[in-house]
Amino acid sequence: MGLPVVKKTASGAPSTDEEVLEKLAEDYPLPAKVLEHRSLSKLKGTYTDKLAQLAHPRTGRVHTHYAQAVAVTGRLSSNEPNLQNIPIRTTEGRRIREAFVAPEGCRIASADYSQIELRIMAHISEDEALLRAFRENVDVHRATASEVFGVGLDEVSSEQRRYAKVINFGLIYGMSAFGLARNLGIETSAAKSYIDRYFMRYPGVKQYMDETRLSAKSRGYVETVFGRRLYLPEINSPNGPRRGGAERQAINAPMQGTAADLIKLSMVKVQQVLDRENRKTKMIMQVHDELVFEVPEDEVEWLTTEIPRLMAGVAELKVPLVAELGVGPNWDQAH
DNA sequence: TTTAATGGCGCG
DNA sequence: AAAGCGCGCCATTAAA
Repeated sequence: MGLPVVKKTASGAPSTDEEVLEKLAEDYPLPAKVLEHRSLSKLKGTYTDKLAQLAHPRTGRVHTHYAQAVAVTGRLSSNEPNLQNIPIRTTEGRRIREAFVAPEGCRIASADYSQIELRIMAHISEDEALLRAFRENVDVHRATASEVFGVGLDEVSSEQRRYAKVINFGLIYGMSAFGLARNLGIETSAAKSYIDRYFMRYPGVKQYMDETRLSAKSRGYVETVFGRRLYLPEINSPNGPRRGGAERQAINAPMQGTAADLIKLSMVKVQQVLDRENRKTKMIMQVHDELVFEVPEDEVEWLTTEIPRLMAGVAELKVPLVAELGVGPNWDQAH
């Protein structure tokens, strides 16, 4: 007999996704081997083999294409090759990222916004506790854990911080108690009590969520801080799942979209300054909350202070914007 | 042979 | 019924 069916796909077939195989690996030897093969063949097929094929015959480089009108939230998307999904989360994957190297005499610099979507949530919701956390520049997941679990900032355990991080990201995506429970491997009732406690401590966030849904239902769209709209024709659908999907988009799009607006402003500003000062530094990639540069050695010092300042200064929100920059011989080490 | 759908998974 | 947002792209299978 075959292995147990843990869950089904949309079409009714037994699912073999990572979550399922992890579960089956507790009782059988094969699933772990399948997962190992999957992860390695993913790296080989999508990156190692593919990027080599796509290197330009004359420049020897990969040249992505950015689409400006694909993602509904206002993000760019990247294709042929997609340079916005280069691995970073695993040791093996990072070896792909190491292959993005600076030429002789140059370094790779990476500048990324810190917690940009949560900062935007603080700005839009004007929640007092969240505003305070960012104004005092504390570790926001630690601060959330402290509030939700009722312990001092110094007493937050690593597990409590991990839970808080999942809660914070989940909120940005409109996650339910069911989803939180599945993610943390806890009872739905426990997840619900965490969410209830979160909203007790961050009532402004709760109010933002409720008002955004209501406003989307009456106006038919949501918008970013800078006024980019996302129309949501299914926000009043009688079909529950469709309506639910639109409601989650309504929650998420203002934050993801405002972040997209901000980094676009940064790209324009940074290039203006590079041009005006006749810098040799090249802005070579954008990865949603990150800008990547190829920098001559003698411009590294200037760039290290100036780029984060420019990125932080593109807008005045109710919390500070923070950008951090790293430098290295390759993209992995620049992080 | 080409195109489309599916399941899965890489990133923010 | 579904349960977490936004993408691009791989291998496999089915349909045109």
